Amino acid sequence: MNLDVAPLKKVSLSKQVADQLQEAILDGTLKADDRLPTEEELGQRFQVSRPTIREALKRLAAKNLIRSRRGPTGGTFVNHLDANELSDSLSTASTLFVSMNDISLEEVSTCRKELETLCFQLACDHASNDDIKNMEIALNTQEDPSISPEAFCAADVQFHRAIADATGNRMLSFVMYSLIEGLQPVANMIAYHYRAREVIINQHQRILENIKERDTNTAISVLHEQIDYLSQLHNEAQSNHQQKG
Amino acid sequence: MNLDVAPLKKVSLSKQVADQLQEAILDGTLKADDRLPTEEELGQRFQVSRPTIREALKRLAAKNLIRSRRGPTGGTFVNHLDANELSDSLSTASTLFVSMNDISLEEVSTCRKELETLCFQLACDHASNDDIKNMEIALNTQEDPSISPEAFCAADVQFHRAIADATGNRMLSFVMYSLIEGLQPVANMIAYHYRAREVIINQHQRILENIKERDTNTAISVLHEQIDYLSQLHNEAQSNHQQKG
DNA sequence: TATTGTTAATTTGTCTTACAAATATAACTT
DNA sequence: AAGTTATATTTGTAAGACAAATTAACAATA
Repeated sequence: MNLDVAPLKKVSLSKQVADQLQEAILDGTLKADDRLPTEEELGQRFQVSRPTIREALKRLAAKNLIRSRRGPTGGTFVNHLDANELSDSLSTASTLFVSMNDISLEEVSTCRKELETLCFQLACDHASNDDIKNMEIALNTQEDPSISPEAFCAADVQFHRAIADATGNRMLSFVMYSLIEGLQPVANMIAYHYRAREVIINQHQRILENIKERDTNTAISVLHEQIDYLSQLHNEAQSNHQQKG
Repeated sequence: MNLDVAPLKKVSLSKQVADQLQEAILDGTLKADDRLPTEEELGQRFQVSRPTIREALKRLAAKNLIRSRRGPTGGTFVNHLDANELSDSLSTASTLFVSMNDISLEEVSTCRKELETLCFQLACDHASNDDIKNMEIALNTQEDPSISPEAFCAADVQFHRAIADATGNRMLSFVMYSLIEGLQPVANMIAYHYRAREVIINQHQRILENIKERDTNTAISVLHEQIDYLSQLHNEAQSNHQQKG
């Protein structure tokens, strides 16, 4: 007799409640902006205590699936789950992946060259006027000399996202977001170097110009120039760090 | 006077605690398998009650950053955060993105053709013997006639992941995971069709053979054949659904 | 009539207290 | 040596109480 056994595992009540509510969101039973029953009612329906419901709701909140507000018109609501809402999950996952698995910048750069090359090709073909405007907005923000380092990073991410969006394929945009988010530590490094900022801004200006003119090959070669520049910058920073260390 | 104001926002104590603990994980203060102080101690350190700590910990658990166990050697531990651990976050995000934004199979298929074509090129160049073995294991699982639909889906995902891993670039693998996870609903559809299973298995066998022989172009054309087959299958299922509906 | 101020009701957020469940280890028994 | 039991510890769940935030309704005032 061949008896396959799996390890027994008791799942906590709060996780079971969270999983069921998540399934209701996934299968469309609960829609964006729907209001969930009060914590008291949920406790009665699931036959568990209110703190258990609260713990379940915190699980969902951590995944950005829901939000809560106090007051007579308050309650717990299902979030809109477009790419912006989901980007926090992506950001966390990507950042953790890169930092806790010692992913080198070279590995990220190689991946980036492959995927962003593809994005640039599609963006040159498909970019609408709105897409171009979004790139311009991000670039204008980056060009502001009084911008804080944090805002410079955010604008950098926004510029690359705008290009991903210009591919016209939402799934591809979404997948690219996790790559772009994984670059945050690098963007952080740039933001504090004013000379590096100038170089990046200049490259983004040229990229935008080439996308407007639908000149794919030149846009891609500027991209590669930027990726190599970042690698070099990072290597120099590492050397300086070792000399000081 | 030009007065820029941002909406005031009070962040709940449980979120503040969770954010601080997450930052400690991200900045390396807390490492994989580290044991956090007990809930009682955390409450004393953060000067909040134990239920507030528990709510914060549920936020982290939902992101797979920690796990808990009862008993004298139990406690709360930081998870290893390799791609497998992070794939749950990715899976949720991708599935939600696809289902709640009405992403069509065509959009997913177009994206998949572009990205998996790239993966196949790199995998044919870089696949090691271990990589090939992982593909074989996944395919062997899929070929088992007694396999449950759920396990067939899991093996399907595993096969595609093995190919992504064979590219030799961990960042690319990671990014591909979110695409592969977004295909889950489609894989679910296949798993209940025994004839479709045979077709998929045959295609995977041919793909594996071509990767072993480093024949990139043929592997890619089989991939495209599979993607088109899935689209056709999905369209037929939609037509049947409309006639019944 | 329009604006400002006050009050009441509602829901989530936090806290205190108590006990249960799971778990590993030490001690005891066979 | 193997099996059983008791113990201590930590997380999991529950009950009860009160605070904070918020909106709607109502009152007062210009």
